[in-house]
Amino acid sequence: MDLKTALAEEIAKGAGISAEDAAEMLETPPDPKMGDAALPCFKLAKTLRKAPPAIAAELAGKIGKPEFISEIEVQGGYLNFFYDRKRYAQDTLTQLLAAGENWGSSDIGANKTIIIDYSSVNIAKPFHIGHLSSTAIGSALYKINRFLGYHVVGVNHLGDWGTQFGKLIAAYKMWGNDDEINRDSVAAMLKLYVRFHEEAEKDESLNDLGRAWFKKIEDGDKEAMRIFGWFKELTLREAKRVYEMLDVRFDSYAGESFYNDKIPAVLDELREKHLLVESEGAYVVMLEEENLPPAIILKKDGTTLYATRDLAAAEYRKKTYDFYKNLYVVAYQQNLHFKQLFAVLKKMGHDWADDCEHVAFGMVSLEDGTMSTRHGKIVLLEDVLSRAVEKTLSIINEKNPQLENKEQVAADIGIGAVIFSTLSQNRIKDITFSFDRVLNFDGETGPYVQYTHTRCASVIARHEENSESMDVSVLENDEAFAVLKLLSSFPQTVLAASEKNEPFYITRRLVELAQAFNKYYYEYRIIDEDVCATNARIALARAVKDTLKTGLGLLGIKAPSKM
RNA sequence: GCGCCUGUAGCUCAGUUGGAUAGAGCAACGGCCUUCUAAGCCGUGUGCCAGGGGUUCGAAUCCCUUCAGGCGCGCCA
Repeated sequence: MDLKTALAEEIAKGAGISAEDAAEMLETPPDPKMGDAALPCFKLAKTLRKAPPAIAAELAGKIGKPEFISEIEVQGGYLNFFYDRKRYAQDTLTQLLAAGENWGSSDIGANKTIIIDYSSVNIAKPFHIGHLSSTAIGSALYKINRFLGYHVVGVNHLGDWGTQFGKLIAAYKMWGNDDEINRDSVAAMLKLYVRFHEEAEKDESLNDLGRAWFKKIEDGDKEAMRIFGWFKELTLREAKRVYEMLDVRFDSYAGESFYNDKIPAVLDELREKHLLVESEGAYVVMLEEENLPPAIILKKDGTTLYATRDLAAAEYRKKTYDFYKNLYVVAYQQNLHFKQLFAVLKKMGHDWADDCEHVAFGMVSLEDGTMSTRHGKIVLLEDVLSRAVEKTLSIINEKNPQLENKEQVAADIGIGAVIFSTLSQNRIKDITFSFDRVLNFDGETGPYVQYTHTRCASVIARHEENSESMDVSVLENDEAFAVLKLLSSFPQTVLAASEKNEPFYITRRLVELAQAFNKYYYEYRIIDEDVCATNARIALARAVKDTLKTGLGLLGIKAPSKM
C-alpha cells in the first residue's frame, strides 16, 4: 500500500468519511515547503457547517499521527502532512532496489491484448518526418503496454492498395529503369510517379492506362503482381532500415491489400443488417442518429474505399486477436473517418466498437509551409537521424574524444534526441519541424536525460561493493527527498501514459527526475569516507539510473553508460 | 455554412479529478570545473493564461459567447 492510501485511511477514520473520499480529496501542495500531501477542507465546510480553517484544526487533533507522518500543519483551510523522510527514503529505496529496471512494470494487462496500428508505411512513398509521430508514439505505446503486462500486437497497416499503384506500374513500363530502381528504390519510384502526373496533365489517356494496370493488380495478373511485389519489397526494405534505427518493431504487416478478399463478407453483413443503402449511385451507411455524415462504403463504380477496408480490418482483428483495446495511431485529419468507422461498427451490433480508439496527433509542417511528397517538399527522416548522429559525434569528439564505441554512442544519443523531441509534448499539438530545435541537446532533451543516466552510471562504477548497511538519514535533505518522491510515483506515470495513450507523460517525468537528480548531484558528494552514508547515496543513484533507463527504454531510447 | 481541435512568458511547451503566490526549457546576461562526466548547476527579467460573460468558497482548468489559427465535411487515403 502506498503512503497516500495509508494516509487517506487515517484521515477517513478521523473525519468520519470513507477512505475513497479521503483519497479523492488528497492532493499535492504546489510547494514542497507546504507539505507532502494536503487535505483541502473547503468541501467539508458545507456538511459540517463550519469554516474550513476550523475544520482543518479540528481534524488535526482527531487524526492520530501515523508513524510515517512527521508533522501535521494547519494552513488556512488546508491540512498539510509531512512525511517522515527517513522512513520514506528507506521504504522507497528498498522497493526500488528490489525492482531494479522493472520498477513501474505490472501485470494488470495479463491475458489482455492491445492492438496498436501505427506508422503505416505507404508503398513507393518516402519515409519523411511526417511519419515520425505515428511511428514514435505507436512504438512507445507498444513498449509501455507490454511493460504493463499486456499482450501487444503492433500492426503496420501498409498503404498498398489504390489506383496510384496502377499509375506507378504504367509509368515504370514506359520509362522505368531496373538498375535505377534497384539502386534508388523509393526515390526512383517517386520520380516515376511525379513524371506520370506531369505527363498525364498533357495526355489524359495515361490515366486510363493507370486504371488498366490497377485492374490487373486486382485481377492478380502475373506481371502486375511481380512488379508491384518488387516495389513493395524495396519500400519495406528502406522502411525497415529506419525502423531498425528507431528500435521499432511490428508483429504484422497486414495492410490494405491484405483485407481485400475479406471485403465481400463485410458487404454481405451490412446488407443483411439492412445498413447499406443506395445514395446518389453509391452505397452508404447512414449515420444521422449519430449526427455524422454518411459513410461511403461502395463507390458509384462498385469499387471499395479506405473505410470499407478498415471495417474488414477491424472485424479481422477482433476475430483473430480478440482485442481488449484496438488503437489507431493516426493524425487528427482522420478524426471524422474514425468516428464514422466506429459508428458503423456499433450499428452492426459490435459492442467492441467501444474498445476501438483513435489515438490522434497533430500535424507536422515545415517552417515554410506544409509538406508535399509530390512536389518534393519533404524532409526525409533518415536525413534528420543522420544529421543528429553526425552532430552528436562531433560533440563527442570535442568533449570526450577518448570514448570507446563512439559511433554506437553517437547513434544512441542522436537518434534518441529525435525521438525524445517528438515525444515531449501533448500528442494533439501541431509541430513545426525545425532542425535547430531537434538538434538542440541542452535543457529538456533526450541527451540531457541520457547524460544524467551516465552520471549515475559513472559514480556507481567508482564505488566499490561492500557489505556495510545504508545510512538513509543522509537522504533527508530537500534535494534527495525530491528525487525520491519522483522515483516513487514513476509507476503511476507509466499507468497514466497507458490509460491516456500519452507517452509524453513519461518524457516529462524523466526530465523532472533528471533535473532533481542533477540538482542533488551538484549539492552533495556521493562517494566519501563514510561507508554507510555512501551506500545510501549510491543506492539513490542506482535507483535513478535504473528508472531513467527504464523510462527511456519505454520511449524507444537507449541509455548508454558513457557519453 | 456546419463539425472537431488549438490559443498560457520573445520562442517551444508543462500545468492530474477545479485548489494555496501560474511553472519549465530555449534565447539574453552574470556566476560555478586541481574533487564522483560543465551535454551540468546557480542567479537575473518576462505573463489582461486570446477577449467578454457566467457557475463556484475558489477557474488557465467547467458552461455560454466572440475572435484568431489548424483540420475535416459522399465517391482520395
